[in-house]
Amino acid sequence: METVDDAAVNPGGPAAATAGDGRGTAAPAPRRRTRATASMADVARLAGVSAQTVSRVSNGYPGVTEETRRQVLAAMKELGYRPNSAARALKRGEFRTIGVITFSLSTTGNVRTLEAIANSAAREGYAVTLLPVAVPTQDEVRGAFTRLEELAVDAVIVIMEVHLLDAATVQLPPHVQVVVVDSDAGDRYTVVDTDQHGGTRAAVRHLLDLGHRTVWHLAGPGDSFAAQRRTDAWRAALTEAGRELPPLVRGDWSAESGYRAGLELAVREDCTAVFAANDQMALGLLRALHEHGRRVPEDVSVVGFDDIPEASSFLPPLTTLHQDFAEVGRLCVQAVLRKMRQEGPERGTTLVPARLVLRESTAPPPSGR
Amino acid sequence: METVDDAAVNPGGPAAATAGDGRGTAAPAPRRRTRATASMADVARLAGVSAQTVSRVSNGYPGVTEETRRQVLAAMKELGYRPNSAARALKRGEFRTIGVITFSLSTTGNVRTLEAIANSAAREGYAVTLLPVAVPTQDEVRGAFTRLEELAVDAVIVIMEVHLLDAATVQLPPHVQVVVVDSDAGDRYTVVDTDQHGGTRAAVRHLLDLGHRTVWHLAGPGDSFAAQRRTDAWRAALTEAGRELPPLVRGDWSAESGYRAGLELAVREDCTAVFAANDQMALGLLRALHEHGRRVPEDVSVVGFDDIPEASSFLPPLTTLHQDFAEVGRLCVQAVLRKMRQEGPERGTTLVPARLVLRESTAPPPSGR
DNA sequence: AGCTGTTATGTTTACGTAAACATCCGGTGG
DNA sequence: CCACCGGATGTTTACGTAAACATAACAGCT
Repeated sequence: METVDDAAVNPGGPAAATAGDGRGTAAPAPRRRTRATASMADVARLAGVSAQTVSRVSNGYPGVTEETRRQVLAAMKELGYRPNSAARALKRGEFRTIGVITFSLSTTGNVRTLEAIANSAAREGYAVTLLPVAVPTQDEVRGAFTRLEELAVDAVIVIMEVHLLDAATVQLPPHVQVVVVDSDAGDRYTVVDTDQHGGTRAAVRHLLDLGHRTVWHLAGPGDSFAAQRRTDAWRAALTEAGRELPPLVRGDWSAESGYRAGLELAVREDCTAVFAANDQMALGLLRALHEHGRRVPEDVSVVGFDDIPEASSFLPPLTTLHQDFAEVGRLCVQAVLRKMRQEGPERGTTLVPARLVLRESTAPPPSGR
Repeated sequence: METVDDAAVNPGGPAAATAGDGRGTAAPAPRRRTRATASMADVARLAGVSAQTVSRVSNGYPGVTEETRRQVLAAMKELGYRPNSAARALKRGEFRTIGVITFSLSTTGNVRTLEAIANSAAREGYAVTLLPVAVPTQDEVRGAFTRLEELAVDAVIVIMEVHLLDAATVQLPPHVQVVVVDSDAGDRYTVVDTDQHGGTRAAVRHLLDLGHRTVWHLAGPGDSFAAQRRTDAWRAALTEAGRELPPLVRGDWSAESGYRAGLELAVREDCTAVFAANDQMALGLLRALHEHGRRVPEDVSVVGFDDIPEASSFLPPLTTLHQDFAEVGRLCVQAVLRKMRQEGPERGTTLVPARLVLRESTAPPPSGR
């Protein structure tokens, strides 16, 4: 068992580690440790070739005999050589790293998108660096010159409305490509997002088709563009269908806020259908309705947005709009890579459709109301 | 509006670029385009000092006149200078970056921990790179030498049981410090974790104190050490109290699995108290119990683990163990930095207590049973 | 044989930074 | 008045890599 672990942590073999470790202090000659890593020069020396040839092998370039390649690979293995990515980045002028900026990881959507981005990026040979934004006490010293924007990234994906980004006093380095999620800034940036509009329309249509006279809306916070877009689309869909526009009820994405909003809605007898801007708020709404004895879906129908994994376990299982975060993340990476290679357009919006998942939280209104 | 955005994207302002441009092209030598970013040499030239002095200012080193410093800072600003982190990393031999390895971001705990790590790291001047593990199709070419382990990180925090890490064939570079979450490998690694044992004991005690004869356990997947530890602690607490040990019911962390397990438990009349290994499974359990007409907490008491934000909006609001993920993340970063500075011990486990949050899902058993 | 083109390999150089060392300066104490 | 000190600044060098250029070896052709 421990052999496996040793191997994972120190592929170079246990011998080296032990020697340098505790016993090292006992040794008389304190030559300042074995060099941490072997360089190309070391490999070249051992293999009897030039450093450049090692470089070629390392990068899989052509023009190396199979024979030579084998020798170099053997030398690499023996020395436990691994390329120094700092030197590589310096030479190539790129880091092979994408930065992801987001305010918090507290919303499902952000997290799922981030995960998809990380996976897609890895597949393309890129790493992902997380850039937490607006740490309040950044006046830590570290020299009077603390701009944390010496980011080791080639491109940035922003998972937040760009206006928030501006407000967060984040200074993006020039010449860094940007792709944005959750924004309408398609005229200024490259934007990838879920089709909030289409999804919302599907939700509203579904409820109206069931016979509901109109649909109430439990909106997300005003500073989220996704929330704003869903609200707009809800309004448009109702208006288009010639239905009455109920007053807007607003939450902050949290289940708790959904509960508070739900307390208001629960007492309105004329409220038979609610479209919640996300599943968490729908959860809180369900609780409020339940506490007030309004049954879902018999008395009130509820539709959410996101299709979080838990949605199918709500009481009752929630009808909601499934967002394909994986696809959004994938497209973000593709777009940003394309921009880096100057292949793609500078701006424009790509939308990923949302899919309505029917579960048990919707039904026709009571007595055909 | 666009001024704001311009500023964010190109903090140097347009003037600098124009100036550097015009003069450059006016010179007879047609050097290929203006360099994307200004280097120390450029700043030094403009400020009329040596590059070394720029370096000193940039790093906040002493030995620079206030006068000179001002000049250098002005030149930096004019050129929109920002340090090249690749060069810096190469020179210093460190990246100021911590890698975080985790299987997926689908569990609340991992995500919250990651977020805390990112914030703590940022506060210490470190960036966080996400390392997705075991991308199946990594046989993409990129040379025969595709080891993705040329990681640009100084240290690694592993959010998974180390055995899984081994299985994932991740080869950590030597000389990279490691801190592990969710493991019992304190004898081989530095481990930081929530006090699963103490938390579980508190949950079981709470239920027994309410008068329940014994406590059932809805366990997490066997390959999670956190799950395993909670199960062990549950067993220990019951044994210690001299109570009967009900059969174990197992889920996979998901609400859906909690629901399935709940279907079994719901039909057992003798089951009056359940300790679920996480809140999501508790949610599914609540649904199953509800569907079978077993009221919570009147007929069955339920305790969860994690205290996800939604827990207070469950039906009924869930009594659960609050995990201080922020603290876990903070301690991880501290530990890993200490190890890098060779200040801390090589191994050992640090536990962060969990706190029982009482809500409405627990009550004495029906008819004092 | 002599030339040309191709392939394999080596040499030089530069990427931007910061440690180590060198220099310059004004001031202080003998 | 000079030797010396210490603070401010400049110069040299190396970090590890890979592009650009240089060379060598050899095959194919006239």
